[in-house]
Amino acid sequence: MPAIRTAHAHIPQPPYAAPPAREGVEHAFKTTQAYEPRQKEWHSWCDGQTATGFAGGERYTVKEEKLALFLEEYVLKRTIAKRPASAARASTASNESAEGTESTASTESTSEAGDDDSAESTAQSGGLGWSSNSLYVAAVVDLRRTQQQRGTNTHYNPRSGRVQALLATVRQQLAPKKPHPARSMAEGDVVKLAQDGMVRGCKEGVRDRLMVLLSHVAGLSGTEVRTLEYSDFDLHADVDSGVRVEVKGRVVGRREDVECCVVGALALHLFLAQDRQEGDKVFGSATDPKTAISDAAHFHTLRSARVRQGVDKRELKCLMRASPVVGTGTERVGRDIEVPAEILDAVLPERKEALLDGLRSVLVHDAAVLWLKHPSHPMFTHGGFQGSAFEAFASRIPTQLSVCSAQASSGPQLVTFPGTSVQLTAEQMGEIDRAVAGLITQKMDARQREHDQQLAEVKQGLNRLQQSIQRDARRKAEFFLFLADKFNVALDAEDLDAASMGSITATRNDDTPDAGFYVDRGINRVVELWTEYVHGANGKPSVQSLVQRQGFRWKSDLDRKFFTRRSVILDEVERRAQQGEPDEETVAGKLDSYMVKMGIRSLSQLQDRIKQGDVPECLE
DNA sequence: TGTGGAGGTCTCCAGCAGGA
DNA sequence: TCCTGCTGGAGACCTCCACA
Repeated sequence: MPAIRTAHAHIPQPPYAAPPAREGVEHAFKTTQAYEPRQKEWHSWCDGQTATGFAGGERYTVKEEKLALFLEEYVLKRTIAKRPASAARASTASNESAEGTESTASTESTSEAGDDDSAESTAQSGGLGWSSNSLYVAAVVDLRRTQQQRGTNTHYNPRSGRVQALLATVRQQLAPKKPHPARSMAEGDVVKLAQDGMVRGCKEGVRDRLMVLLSHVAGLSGTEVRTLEYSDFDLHADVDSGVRVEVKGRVVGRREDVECCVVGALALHLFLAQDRQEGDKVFGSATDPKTAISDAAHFHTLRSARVRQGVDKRELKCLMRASPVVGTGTERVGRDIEVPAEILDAVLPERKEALLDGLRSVLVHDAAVLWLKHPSHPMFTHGGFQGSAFEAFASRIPTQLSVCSAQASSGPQLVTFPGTSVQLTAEQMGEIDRAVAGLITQKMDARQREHDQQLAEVKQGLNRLQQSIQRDARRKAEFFLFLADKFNVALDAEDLDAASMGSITATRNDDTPDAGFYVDRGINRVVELWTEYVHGANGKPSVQSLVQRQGFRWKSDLDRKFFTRRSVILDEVERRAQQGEPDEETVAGKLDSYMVKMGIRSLSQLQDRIKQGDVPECLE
């Protein structure tokens, strides 16, 4: 019969002694050879620590928080030791080979670009690769197994929580990715990415925005975009078509939506990069790590969203190789409003490189539109964008665009700024100013409302978090009472207190799943299902606490399957609670009422309806 | 109609082999 | 000796199908 013990009270601590590197766990020679030095490094590192938990008999004890600290403070910071010159040469050759493969491959994903960046920077700084980092974890986990066999470690497998999160981050940054098949992105994704470029509020964001748009409008791969040179671009500006850019034989025009206009994005990038010394390369060196198209996280977010919409994950692994989905048939000619010369001179006082010089008007026009939406973008700290003339010009843009749009739909497509071809009276100018003032007030009100709403959401979230923490502490104590009862072990008040503080541990092998059904088959109401999930039922611990504690190992195969099905309903309850409902219990009650109203006789039927999206968002 | 079995896919981990 | 990459196994999840 396994016994429940507390880490602080019931385990007899052996006299302190540095344990032998290997004991109890047999491995192949190569494995031992790999583990031993890392376990010695663990011991040395532990010796150098002075914090609580690194003294006496617990000095070398492997547990999650110590392993996370070891990774953060030692492994991830260490450099490659005594690397032979020949190995370094081989590594370099390997990297070059990988780059060659990438450049010849027909596909490129942005996530690859991001990973390449991290890997390269790590290599440059001499850090370890993913395999070596994970080997440290494997070695320390192996040490914990040895300690368990010696009876000096009762902690759960440290590969969880913080360590798992840390490893996932490192893996994402360092693990090499295989090339993926080509796939086109939907326009909605491109628009999101382009908008994201401005939201990031940096030069790189503006650059990435242009690269994304170029890739999709001109049908270029990531590599092709990266290696573009100024000579690849040609400007076309004529009375009928307005400013257009030709790149690699494809002509790209202006777009109504400034956020997705390649010509404007090009102007902005050239403006921000005008001081860069990169020769003829528009985006710098092709292998420059700074030329990542975008942060991988942004793409992963999009990818997850698309997967939820039913798109095949494998199809989405590559997002950057694209056919021209943006721009075709959606361009509007003659959209530009003439920019006053004084603003042009303030923004670009000198004659610049021919391409940028030809895009001066486009630059100021699009900057004015974007300034209204992203006023805090560092780009607008440039002196040329700070004068009253620019602000006045930007403020009139929305009204002028609507004038242009109305006239374009009924009359000639070319409309220019007032004072040239369109003569406005003082009264009309006054109307415009009033309209602008109203628009600005509206925008500020909207922002204030948005801010208030966000604040309310944050407060609500904090309240929920607080309640959740309190519930978790209660459930923990309930869980240990349950275990104590199950294994007939007496727990004193100190144990219970320790349980609620998370310091109690059991000596049962945590890899052993508990036998029997935990999930009650007889439940036929959402409220009961939710109660069983968060509070437990029939004297059993809450399902949620077991899942959080042990993942899915606690369940039998049948329980796992059953719970997976029921989790459709539980997920729905949580989702609805996060979207404005007071709490999960209320949602569960509403779902029960809905079942009665619709004549749904079982939870299985309800989960099918949820999966099919048949349950209305608003329930009474 | 509800449930369990079977099989497929994906991800992560542990262990090992091999290059320099 | 140091490090990296590969491979098999296990866990988790999903879908389809058969059966009570």
